[in-house]
Amino acid sequence: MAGNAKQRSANSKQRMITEFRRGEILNAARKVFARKGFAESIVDDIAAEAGIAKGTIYIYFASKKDIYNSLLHQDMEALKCGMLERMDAAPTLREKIVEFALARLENAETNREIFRIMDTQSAHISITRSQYRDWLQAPVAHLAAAIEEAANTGKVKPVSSEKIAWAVADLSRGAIVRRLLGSTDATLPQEAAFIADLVWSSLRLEPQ
Amino acid sequence: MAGNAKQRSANSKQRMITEFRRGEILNAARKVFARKGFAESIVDDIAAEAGIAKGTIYIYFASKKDIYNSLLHQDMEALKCGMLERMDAAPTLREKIVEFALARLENAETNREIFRIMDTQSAHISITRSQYRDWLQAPVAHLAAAIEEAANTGKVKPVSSEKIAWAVADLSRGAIVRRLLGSTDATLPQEAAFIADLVWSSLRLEPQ
Amino acid sequence: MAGNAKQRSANSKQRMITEFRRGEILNAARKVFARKGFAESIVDDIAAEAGIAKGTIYIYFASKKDIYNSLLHQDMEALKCGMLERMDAAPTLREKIVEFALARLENAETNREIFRIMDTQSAHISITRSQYRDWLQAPVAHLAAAIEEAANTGKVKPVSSEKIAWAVADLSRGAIVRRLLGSTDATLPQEAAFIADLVWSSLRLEPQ
Amino acid sequence: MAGNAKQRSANSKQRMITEFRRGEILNAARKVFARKGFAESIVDDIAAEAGIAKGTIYIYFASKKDIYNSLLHQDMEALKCGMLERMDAAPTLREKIVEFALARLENAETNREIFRIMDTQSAHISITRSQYRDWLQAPVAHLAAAIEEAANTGKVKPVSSEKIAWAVADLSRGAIVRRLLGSTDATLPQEAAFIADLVWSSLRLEPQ
DNA sequence: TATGAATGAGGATTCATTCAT
DNA sequence: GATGAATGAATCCTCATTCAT
Repeated sequence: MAGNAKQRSANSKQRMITEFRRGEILNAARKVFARKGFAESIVDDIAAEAGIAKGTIYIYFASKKDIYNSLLHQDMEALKCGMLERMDAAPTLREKIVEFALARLENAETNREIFRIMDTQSAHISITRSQYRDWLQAPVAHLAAAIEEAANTGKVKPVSSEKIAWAVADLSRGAIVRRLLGSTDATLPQEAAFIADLVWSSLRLEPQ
Repeated sequence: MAGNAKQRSANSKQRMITEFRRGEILNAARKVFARKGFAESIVDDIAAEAGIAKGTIYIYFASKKDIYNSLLHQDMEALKCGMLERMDAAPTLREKIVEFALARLENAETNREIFRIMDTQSAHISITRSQYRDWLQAPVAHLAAAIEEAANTGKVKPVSSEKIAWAVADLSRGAIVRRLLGSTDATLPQEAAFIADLVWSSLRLEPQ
Repeated sequence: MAGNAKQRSANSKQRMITEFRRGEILNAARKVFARKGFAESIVDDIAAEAGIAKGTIYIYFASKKDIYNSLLHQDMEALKCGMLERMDAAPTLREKIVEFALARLENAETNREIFRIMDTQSAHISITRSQYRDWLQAPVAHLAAAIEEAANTGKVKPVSSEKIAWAVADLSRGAIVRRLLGSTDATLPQEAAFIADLVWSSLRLEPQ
Repeated sequence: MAGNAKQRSANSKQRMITEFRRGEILNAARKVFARKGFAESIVDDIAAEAGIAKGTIYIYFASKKDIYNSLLHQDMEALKCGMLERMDAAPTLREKIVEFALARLENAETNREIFRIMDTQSAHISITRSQYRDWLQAPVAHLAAAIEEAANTGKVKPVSSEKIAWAVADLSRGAIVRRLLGSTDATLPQEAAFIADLVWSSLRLEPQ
């Protein structure tokens, strides 16, 4: 029993170490992949960036592609959760829209690498970019539901809520790309406000 | 003299054949690149797709990257010109917006390969995706100018014309991506109309 | 009969043209091979240098190696004949030695390309450099015979005539190489005189 | 501390293994290059000869040319040092000359491959064969200095010491080539003696 | 577990040679 | 005969993955 407990404890410690190592490798991989893309990134570079031997990587990941997929999955999940939480925390629809855009913008700003990988390189996970779309699906659906509700309660015009929600996503993505290229000097809240304003024009009830 | 004429004629014919071959290779390359992306595409596949020997490719292009760049340049140029022309042909601002979106949508629909390459793979021309943005720049600037003019003549609200123009571009791109993923069943004109409507809400003068 | 004559004449003219073309190609090849060596020389370069199309070369030569062999053979023959003639024209043994060295030196000086090819690249004709040695054999044997005769008639010491003759060849070759490398400023006759002097010390009868 | 020592020891062992592997590859390369020359030798052959995989070669050498250069440098250096040492060990000028020739002859005899490469293929290091000449320069200069000194102390005739020294080099090379072609049956010492005798005729003071 | 040397399949590019015009 | 476009075998080098230590 004591042995079992020790065992269990050892296992759990083991698992923690394993997770820690995977995280280190993923962090290294993120930098490298963002810098060079999937094909140009070589495993040696990731190992060097992580400060470990190349062989060690294959203890924690099955293949280079596996690293890539894990990384993408991890980062996409994190962003998705963040967006959902922030939208939930916002009281009004207007603010939910702003939060949607802002969450995405801030995430991309803070972690340009993630955006670069998610936006341009996801062709490597599967044939299509469907995975990339998949994770956006949840926040967008969440926003669409909020719009729907506002429409139902007569707070905004009855519109194609899903299409509007996707529009917010599209506009956010465009803003990020332009920021990454340096061709804008607006603040993040200004960008989000612009997006929300634009969409709001379509939603708000005609002034009597 | 006759000889000279013959020579000249031969040269011109030669040039045509050369252009034809380059075109064939480019067409084959477009399919392969769209299918697998730059890095995963191998020259043998392009040759096979074009129905010629691998060595032949190197008569017409200096390298794999050269094929890629040529292809991208050609297609981007074509799309740009098409968009500019269609906008010019449209009489009103509202219609210009619709034409902008429609031109892009139709082009992507007709030639999914091109869109895929231009949207996700242009990292190979230069370090950033700036080139990709570059060619969009022209149509967007064109649209922005039209908005500006409409604003100046009091036909629409005074707005940040460039931001609005980019919004149209962003919304168009989003619509295309969703169509390519099959997650929509709207017609092209419906998509364009939705985009134009959305943007127009922001532009139209408040109804008295 | 008249037809036959015409035929023969045509054939002979044909042969002349063929020989002329082969010569042109060989001249072009000499320049290219001397510049880059066999392996680095490409047939396109030879064709360009000769001002003809690549395909034309294969009408006159079976292969790149064939060009090389023909060139080597031609130039080696020419040098061999020149050396033999000049030795024959020299009245005394001393002068024959000088002529041997001088002929070789002058040939290499006038036509550095030939020397370079013959001396360093003949590995490509056959496995060994025996061919290269082969053509030297005749002049050396000729010189050896002259030494032998002088020894027999008591004009010089009785020596290993063949070894002495090869010594003259070796010294000549060394002088040429150093000249081509620019590490000497002696005139050709001075070089030849030095070689002859050196060898003559071994040959001349002891002063009473 | 123990760890440090272990580390250092491991490093030193590592370096030894690395040197060993490089040596193995160089030995394999020597055989292949001597057999076929630089251009005709293919990396697969070197790998096969060394009994390792092709990729392994690129762990120890940057390129095929790097292997070549390393090989040439190593062997040239070894021969040069050997010649200098043997000349230093010889007490008299006559014996120094013999040792110069003998060292070169024996080296070429023992290691025909090296000679072949150094003599005919060194064009690959740089444009000219100057490198090849360079390493000979040192032994020749050494011999020239010895001749000079003997002349100054009245032991031999005052002569162009450098030219005489190069003559010894030229004659040695010629002897080697002829031996490699099998066209001689003299022993090595006999060859060296012949060379020394020939040169000595020019150097020795006239018998009174 | 960690390491990094070894592997070898894979891919871009070159160029001698052929052949239809 | 002359041409030069087309061919594809040949070759260098890379790098993901394995495995002995």
